[in-house]
Amino acid sequence: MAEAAKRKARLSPADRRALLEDAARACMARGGIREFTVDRIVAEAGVSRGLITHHFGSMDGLLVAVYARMYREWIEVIEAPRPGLSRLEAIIEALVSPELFSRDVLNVWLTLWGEIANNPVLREAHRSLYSDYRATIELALTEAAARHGRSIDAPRVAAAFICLIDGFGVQRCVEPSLLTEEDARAACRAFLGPLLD
Amino acid sequence: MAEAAKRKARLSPADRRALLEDAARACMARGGIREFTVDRIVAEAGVSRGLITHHFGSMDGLLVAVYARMYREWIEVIEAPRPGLSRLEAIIEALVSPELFSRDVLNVWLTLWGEIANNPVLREAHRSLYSDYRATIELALTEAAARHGRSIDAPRVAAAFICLIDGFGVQRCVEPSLLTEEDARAACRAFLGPLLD
DNA sequence: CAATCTATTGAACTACAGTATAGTAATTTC
DNA sequence: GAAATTACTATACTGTAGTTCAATAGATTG
Repeated sequence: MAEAAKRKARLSPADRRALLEDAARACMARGGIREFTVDRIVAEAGVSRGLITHHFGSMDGLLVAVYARMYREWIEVIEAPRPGLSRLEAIIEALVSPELFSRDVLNVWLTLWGEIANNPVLREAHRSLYSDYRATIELALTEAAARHGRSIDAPRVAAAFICLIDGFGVQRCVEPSLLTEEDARAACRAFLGPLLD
Repeated sequence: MAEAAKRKARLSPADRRALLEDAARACMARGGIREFTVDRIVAEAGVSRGLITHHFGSMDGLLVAVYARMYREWIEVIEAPRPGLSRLEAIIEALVSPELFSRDVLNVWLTLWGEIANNPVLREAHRSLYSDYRATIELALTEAAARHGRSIDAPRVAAAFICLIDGFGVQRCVEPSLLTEEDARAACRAFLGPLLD
């Protein structure tokens, strides 16, 4: 019935924001920044055009919210302990898990990187979050190095390792067939070599 | 004088195309895909709006031309022999040289990757060019492995190495301060370890 | 229960996107 | 040197972008 679409749901702001963030992310996963538009997102979410401005102030506000949510979920999976694995090994397994190593997730990241690089508002939001990510990787590296009695330049190794991870994202979006999850795991292990068991 | 701007230059199609490709690339370097618009590009090039359609048929046509030109110049630097260095070592040096390891160049790549991932027209153009790039890397790896008496799975190593390189691009655009050209060189050498002198 | 608050709608608005095309002028062709 | 060609300009056109805002209707308050 058509009148069903007319009913107003009136969610709590937190729920509505989450719903809009998910819709926006779905659009981005589907078609990159060109699908990140008011019309596409409200259609995906099944709400009216006015809601985005009401809850996020602007499209940049929504973009920042999507970034923050992606970041939070990424960190959550990365930091989840895995029985029998060291912190560093757990990170590698998280990276190649279906939760993170999917075309949808990585295409959102690729899109966000493009925006961070060129949109001052997102860039600003990025700075505050990104250092936590690096810190997590550095910690895992430092810990692994200590356990294997090696000394490393953790910040530099972390930066390079993050490059490798980001590169997986690019590759999966641009030419998915060339890099399986098994390839990615092998590349991580080759890169970190002596720090792993 | 204002009338100078009114004079019509009438270049050869090849020259005009090159000029428009450069202008488009400059816009992209400055602001990503959001600056890749008719108005910005013709302003940058100092020509009228109609010229893009006239020479490239559409914005997608220009996008493909920019990609092809970026690709050609990239390959040219990558493949240039460097006295005293093996093919593989020369590639590493090319990658960290100012010609390729600059924010402008890498931001154009980041933008193009985002488009390849989501724009079917560019994706199609990408497929035909990209395999040459991989082949170049694979050849250098195979050669280096042979010289050091090692056997490697060249396609897989090449794919992972390309990920690392792409990741440099992301990192340089998103958080430039964290990865110097020296860091990138060190990361490449660490990754390829036994294949280098 | 009345009053207030605010989540939501839907339309209006301005700006700018890419494309099409008619007209102009420089070059080439014969 | 006249005719044909085409690089180029300038403008018009249609679609869609993000934002603003008045009106509406659930929820909450007192």
